[in-house]
Amino acid sequence: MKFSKSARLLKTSDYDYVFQAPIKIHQPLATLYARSNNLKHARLGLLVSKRALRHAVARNRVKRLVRESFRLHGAQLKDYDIIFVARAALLNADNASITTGLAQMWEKIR
RNA sequence: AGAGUCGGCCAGACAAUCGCGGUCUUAAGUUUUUUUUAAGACGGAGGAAAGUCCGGGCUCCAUAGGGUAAGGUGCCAGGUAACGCCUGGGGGGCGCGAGCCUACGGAAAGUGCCACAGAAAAUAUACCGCCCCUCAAGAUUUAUCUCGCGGGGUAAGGGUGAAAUGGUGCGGUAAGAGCGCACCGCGCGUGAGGCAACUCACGUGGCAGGGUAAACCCCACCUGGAGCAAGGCCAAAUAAGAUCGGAUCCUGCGACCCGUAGGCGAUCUGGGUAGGCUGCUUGAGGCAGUAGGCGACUACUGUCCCAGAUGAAUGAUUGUCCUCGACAGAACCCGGCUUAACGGCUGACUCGUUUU
RNA sequence: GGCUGGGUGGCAGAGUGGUCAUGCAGCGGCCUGCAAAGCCGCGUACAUCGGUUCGAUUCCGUUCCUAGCCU
Repeated sequence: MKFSKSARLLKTSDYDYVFQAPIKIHQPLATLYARSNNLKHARLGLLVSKRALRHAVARNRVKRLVRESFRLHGAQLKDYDIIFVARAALLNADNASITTGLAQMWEKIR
């Protein structure tokens, strides 16, 4: 599947919409907030703060991995808006464990 | 072969598949523009992109003016758009050496400070001492010694301290002292070399009179303020009230004054909006050659276009190879500095051992 | 992204070129039948690395951490 701009949360109002009544999923690596939208596909928003991961290289790595995983699994996620909030444990996790952790989280949302 | 010094370059490689953002072309959709989708081509993070410590461009404030204040720089010359940077030279320090380090103006313009210890910490002074003289006492070898009061000389020695008023030696003296002499250091003058910092030589003075200027300060030079969240354009939204001043006033002007421009605004409380476009990458640009210069660098010619995102693009998986991959991610743009860091390649040079 | 400020014991918080107050907390003792209060005593600090200075928490640079402002 493609991952163009229509599959991302772009505006502050989009984020506010999700945070008003979210489904929360907690894991050591990250927290997911999800809420059903009225579109026919899922959308992804990223929230990777400097407080969680200090170095820009680490933040970019996490964002790339999440986007890639969402691209591969997004078709199964129906019409949810999902916000990914990073946590500090991601710093020491390798790529494979992050990918498998994300797959489990997508599974929970469905 | 070993030990070391200085500089330059690189920043895992290749392949396949699936993706991300940019530019261009073509096609589809749209009344048109914008925009969306699809295909193809081209290119897509760094040597530090980092810290924001300096300097500049750019934008707005007036075209960026004058003075004071404040801040910065500080051996000399050059380079540069500019610099607190770089290059070359000088002084000082370190190293056998190649080489490295260096906030390195002024303390006889003035003010301040120098704890404790010490006699004294800056107009000098004299604690223990040393020496001379007067007086008195004692001893005896009767002109010497010892001790004490008083007057004077001295800064050699001791002791304190981070620091004590040139150093060493000889002469000299009652004891001493730049008191005299030699050498060294220092100041001044003249001459020579050098653009200069400075160096050298000669003469002369008899010692200037502690340290601290990353204490105030003096001297020379430099600096107007704010920062792309600057600034410009389009669109949307809301509710007003109070105070002050209205030409000896207010604002631009955010250290102050002058000067200048404009003139109905200024401040506070409350309420509302905060979406898009632009600025946005052709530049003090890269590469090559020639010429000038010890060098930093500059000039000319030719050639190339090399990220431009905006919830923010470089990734994932698999395979092969090796030395098994560090530090780390552009956000207006450049020039430096500083800090982080696994290694590899290469050039020039130094030391020292052996062999020829 | 840009611009400002601050780091002093376990906590709060003064200070300034000459070895850093004070309060709370902690520990020990006195007092008490036991505690509380009170009294006496003790220990523990100038973020880091360099430089200037005889001497630095203070002055000057570097780094690290932390807070705030501009949308």
